[in-house]
Parts: sequence; structure tokens; C-alpha cells
Amino acid sequence: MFDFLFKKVNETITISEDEFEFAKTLFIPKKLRKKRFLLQDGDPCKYTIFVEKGLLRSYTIDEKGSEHILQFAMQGWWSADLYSFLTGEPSEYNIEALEDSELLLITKPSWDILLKEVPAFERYFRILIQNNLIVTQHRLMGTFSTTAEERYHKLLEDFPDISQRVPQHMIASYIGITRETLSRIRNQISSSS
Amino acid sequence: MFDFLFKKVNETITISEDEFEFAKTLFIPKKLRKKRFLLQDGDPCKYTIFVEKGLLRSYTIDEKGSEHILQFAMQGWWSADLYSFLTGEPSEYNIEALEDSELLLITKPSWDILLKEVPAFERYFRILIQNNLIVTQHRLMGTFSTTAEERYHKLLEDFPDISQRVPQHMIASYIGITRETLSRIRNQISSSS
DNA sequence: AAAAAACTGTGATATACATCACAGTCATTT
DNA sequence: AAATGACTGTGATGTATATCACAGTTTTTT
Repeated sequence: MFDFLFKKVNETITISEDEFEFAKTLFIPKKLRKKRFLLQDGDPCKYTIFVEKGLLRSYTIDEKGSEHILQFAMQGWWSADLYSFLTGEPSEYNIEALEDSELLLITKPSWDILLKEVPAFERYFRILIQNNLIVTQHRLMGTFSTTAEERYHKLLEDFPDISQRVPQHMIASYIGITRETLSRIRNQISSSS
Repeated sequence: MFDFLFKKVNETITISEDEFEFAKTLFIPKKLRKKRFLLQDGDPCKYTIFVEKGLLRSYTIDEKGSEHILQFAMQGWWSADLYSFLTGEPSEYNIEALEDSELLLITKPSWDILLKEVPAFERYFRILIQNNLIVTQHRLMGTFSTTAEERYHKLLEDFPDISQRVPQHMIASYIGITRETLSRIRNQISSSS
């Protein structure tokens, strides 16, 4: 159950057996079936989630009712609404399983303990968040400087199996366009090749 | 020269006199005049910058030659191209002073020492980057779900003095539209009130 | 196996915003 | 003080993408 977590953490920091055994006691294993939610907007985000297996998405719903996907979280990824997790304020995000998933949950109090007792985890999360910031900044600049088609190609490059695993309308939502527009873009690509 | 750094760091972590004295030895004070660059794309980002006084912007230039502003860095803020700073790869960003500025620079080797020798700084940067990630994610979702006018109002709310300090075309660039469109939006706002 | 729900494609039309072009103002340099 | 460069406004036109509406297909549920 903790295999992937151990593997991922060890890719960035070195951690002792004892430290990891301690860390394990702070996580709550949880299975989440497809289409079930771990967070719904309005509720506070109680957990930071590690995906041992499966696939999640986090997204917002705007005033018009349109969904905008912030993240697809695959095996080995973390997910949460950081702001709500840290402050306890109601979240504006939803987190939903797109496949039957096996998750490891950690609450804010446990997370605080983990970072305090095992400084290597403080470092791990710093690096994790740092990498996330780099790609999010890049994605933001990309929405200003590239076309929808370019963003679509970039996504397929970054996640080669994404189109087998998530419906098109969610891919559209991730790159900031409507499902109709993505459908037309794909049509155009296949007819021009 | 180090007053603001000390103040800002102390807002999030507690740090001893000695630790701060040590930290001071790792920073390089630098004055940068308006319109001068601290980083130009193609060069590696050698420093992470703390703004003691003044105002910087970081931005990319796309293939068509348009500028897209990632960040305005005011007093008490940090700026860098994180990816280039960490990897040594050539940067795709430019960092320019918009006002005569007083900066504190830290190199990658010094930064590594700082985080290692003073774990409180590891924690400080984790929190700093974490907050930056939260707002960047929010800004990204905003570009998908709000109009240019809404983003403009939001910016004025977040940085009330921004329109006194930076030209309009840069504000346009920050919210992801052209200067012409921003001009028309402002026109419309003032005529409807 | 039938029914319901989710997903995708496609036409017609609408709209927010970009692009181009030029003029006028303001600020900075010499 | 003149000259240069930076900035802003505005009209005309173009374009990427959104919206609406409906049909056809695939998947999931019962």
C-alpha cells in the first residue's frame, strides 16, 4: 500500500527506515471508486492526497456552471486544495476519482507533525511544491502565448496516455477551451495528415 | 539594507540573531537602475532576488515577439526563474527593473548552504513557494473562467498602486490581453460610471 | 436486454479579443 | 529647448473560440 509513496519520496530525498515507518502511521489508506468525490466545493479540504493507484482530477466550477480542470493526479502524484487545506476555509475545488483509486490521506495536524518530526519531509515538500510552481507558471504563460491546438499537443506530449484514460471534454477543460472546439481541432489535425 | 528581508522572514518563521547574521553573509547587495536587466532570456538565472526597494517585472517573449508578464515583484517580494536557477539551463524569462531598485541576490551555491545550515529557511521557502503556487493556480483558473475586465479589476484590487507605478501596456500583458483591448475596457468603465 | 446517462460530432451563429494603422500626448535624453 | 522614444487612444477589420441546438454513438446502470 505504501510502495509508491516510498519510491517517490526516495527519488528526491534520503530517508531512514524508521522515519518512513513513522510517516506511515500518519497516513490513512482509502479506496475511492470511480466518480466518487474526495472533496466537494464548499467543504474544507481535510486531506492532502497521495495517489498510490488510479487517477483523480481537481477542478472548479465557475458562475456559469462550466468546469475548469486544475490538475489530473496520476499514480505517484499529490493532490489537494492547498489554500483550503492550510487555512480550513471552504474550498472552491472538487476532487473526483476518474478511475477506481487507492489513496493515502494525511490530515493537516498529521502533516504538521510529519514536517516537524522529519525535516527531510519539509525538504521533500519544498521541492515538490517548487516543481509544481514551475510547471504551473509555464502553463499560465502558455495560455497567454499559444493556441488551443498547441496546448493540446503539449498535453498529449506530457501525458501520452491521457486520451485513453479521460474523456475529451475534460481534456478540453484542462487546456481552457470547450469540448466543441477541441472536437474541431482534432478533426482538423486528422484530416490534414 | 537587510531590514526588509529580516522583517519579511520574521513574518513566517522565527530565526535567531546569529542565524540571520549568517544569512546576511550569503546575500549580495545590488542596486539596479530603472530599465536595467538582471536576467535576459538565453542566459542562466544566476540569482534568486529579494527586492528591498523598488519594482521588478519578469516576463517571457513569445515567437511573435509579444511580451507576457509573469510577475511584478515589489518591496518584500522574491523573483527568479526557478527552473533555470535550479538547473542552470538557459532561461526563457527576462527580469527588468521598472524603478530604481535595491536588491539582495543569492546564488545557487549560497542558497543550498543557507537551506542546509539554517533549516528554518528551508521552511520559510517552502511556505513562500506554497503561497506563490496557490495564487498562480488561482490566476490560471481565472484566465479560464473570467473576462479580461474581471481580471483587470482583480489586479487593481490586489495591487492598488499598480496603475500609478507601471504603464498600461504592461498591465494588459499581465492579464493576458493586448494594450488596445485594455484601453477600450478602461474607456468603457469610465463612460459607464 | 432495455433504459438511462455520458460522450462526441457538426452546423449555424455570436462574441470577445487581436491585429493593423495612424494620430496625439507625455516623458526622457542630449 | 529640441528631439527622440515611450505610451495611449481609436477606428476598421479579422479571427479564434464560444454558444446553442440537435443527432448519433458509446458506456454504464438497472
